Amino acid sequence: MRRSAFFLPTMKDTPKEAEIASHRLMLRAGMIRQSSAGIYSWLPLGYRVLRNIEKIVREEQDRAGCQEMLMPTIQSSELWEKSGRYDDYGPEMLRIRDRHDRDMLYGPTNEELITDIFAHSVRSYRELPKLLYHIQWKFRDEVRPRFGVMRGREFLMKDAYSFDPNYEAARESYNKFFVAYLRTFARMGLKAIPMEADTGPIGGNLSHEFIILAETGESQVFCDRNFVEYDVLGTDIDASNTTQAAEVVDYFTRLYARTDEKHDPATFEADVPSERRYEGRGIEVGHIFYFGTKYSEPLGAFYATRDGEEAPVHMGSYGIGVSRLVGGIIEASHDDDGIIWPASVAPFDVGLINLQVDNEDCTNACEDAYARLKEAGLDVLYDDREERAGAKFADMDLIGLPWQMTIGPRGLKKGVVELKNRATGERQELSLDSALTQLAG
RNA sequence: CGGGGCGUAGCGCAGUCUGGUAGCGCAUCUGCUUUGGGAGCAGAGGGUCGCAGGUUCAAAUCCUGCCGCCCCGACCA
Repeated sequence: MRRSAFFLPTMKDTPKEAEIASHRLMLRAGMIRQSSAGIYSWLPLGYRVLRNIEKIVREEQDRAGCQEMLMPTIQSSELWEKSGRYDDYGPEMLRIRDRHDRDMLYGPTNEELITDIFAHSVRSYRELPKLLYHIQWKFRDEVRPRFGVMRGREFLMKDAYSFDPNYEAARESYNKFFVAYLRTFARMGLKAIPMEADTGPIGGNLSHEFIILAETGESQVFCDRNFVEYDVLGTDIDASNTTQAAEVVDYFTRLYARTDEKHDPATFEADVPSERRYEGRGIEVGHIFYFGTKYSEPLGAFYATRDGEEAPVHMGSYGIGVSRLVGGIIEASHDDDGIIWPASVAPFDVGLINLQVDNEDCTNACEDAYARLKEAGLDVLYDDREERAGAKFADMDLIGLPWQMTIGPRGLKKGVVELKNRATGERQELSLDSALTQLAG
C-alpha cells in the first residue's frame, strides 16, 4: 500500500479527550474516530488490526473444535423475558422499539438466542456435544464509557457457547476453551493469566477471567510468576485433546492468581514462594463461564438421554473482547514514540520510507524494494509522500509497524538500506538482498 | 448515578471575570529556500464562538433552559 493513497490521518497533537496511552495512540495513529461516547468508527489502519486479531481468535476457536456462525445484533425481548434477564439486565441494555411497537434490544450477549436455536434443533444425546461461536458487535449501555475502545459501549466480541449432556462433559468443553484462550492471547504476544472470577449477570458457578499484564491496566493482580513464564505455544498444547487440556487447566488452576478484589495476602504468601510472587496490573480480555442449566431449562433446551429421558443441556459461554484487545495490546506494547505492534497483529509487516521522493535514484530504488518486498509475501506500507524525513520517521514510529526499511541517497551511495526494528530500536545497514532475506525469513 | 471540568477554524488553545463586531500555534493551499528524526521565509483560505431563548444600542463574553464530551468514584468483555 502506498502511503500517498492510504487513508491514514495521523495527528501530531493529541485530542484532549484521550487520557490513556492506547486511546491517545489509536486516535493519533488514525486507527479510530469517536462517533459518540463509547462508540467508534474504525479507520483502515485500525480495522486491519481488528481483523488480524479476529483472525487469530477464529483460528484458535476452530482449532478447539468450535464452529463459527453469526447471530443478529438486534434481538426480540421475548426470549429475554423467558430467561428473566429482560428485567435483570437493567439500564445497561439498550432497548429499542420497532414500528409495530414491539420491544427489541441491541444484544449485549447471546445466551438466549443461541439456546433457543439449539432447543429447536437438537433432540438427542447423540448430537452432543456442540461448540458454537460468533464474532459480532455488542452493545452495553455503560454508565460511563472510557479508555477509548477498552471500555466502549459498542464493542466487538467473540462469544462461544458449549452444549453438553452433563457436568463432566461440560467441564471438558470448558477446558478446551481455557486452553484455546491461553493459545489465542499468546499468539498476540500477550501474557494472559486465568484468574478465578465472579460470574456476574451471566450466572453459574465456574468462571475464569483472562487478564493480560499491562502497566495501565484497571485492576491490580497477584499471581505466581510461573504463569508469566509458561509458554503455551512453546509446549504446543492441543485444545481439542481432552486429556492434554485437562492437564493444562489443572496446572494453571492450582497456581495462585487473583485480582485485588479477591486477593488474600496470607494465602498468597503461604502458597507462593517469595521469588515467584508476581504483582502487577492487568486488563480483562476474556471471560469463560460454566452455568449448567440456567438457560436451557427456562428456554426448553432438552435432549433425550440414552435411557430416553428428557434432560436439560449443560451450557457454558466464553467471551473474548476483540475490540478491547486492540487497546489492550497497545497498553502492553508501546513507548513514547508510539505503538509497537507484535508481528502477529500488525497492520503491515514493514514500512518502507523513501527519504527523498524527488531524487530519481532514490525513488527507483524504493520502487524496486517495494515490488520485491511484496513479492516476498510481505504486507508493505510504502511512504512515498513528499514529506520531510523527520515527519516520516515520526509517523512510522507512531503507527508501530514491526520493521522499517529506510532508503535514502546517503545509503544508496554505499549500496545499503537501513532496517530498523521498531521494538528494540536496533538499526542495521545492509544490502536490499540481505534485508529481504531477514524479513522474509 | 454522585462529584469535578470542558465546548471558540481539522487539532491544541487564548479571549469570557471587566460586553464594543474573533485571535495564536500546528495542520491545509501557493511560491521560494531547505532536505537522514515532526524545516525557514513570504502570502492565502478556513469559524452559525455547542444549541435555543432572554437582557442590551451592541453578546464568544451577562442571564435561563437544553445538548454534547471528558476526568474521578460506584459498575462491566
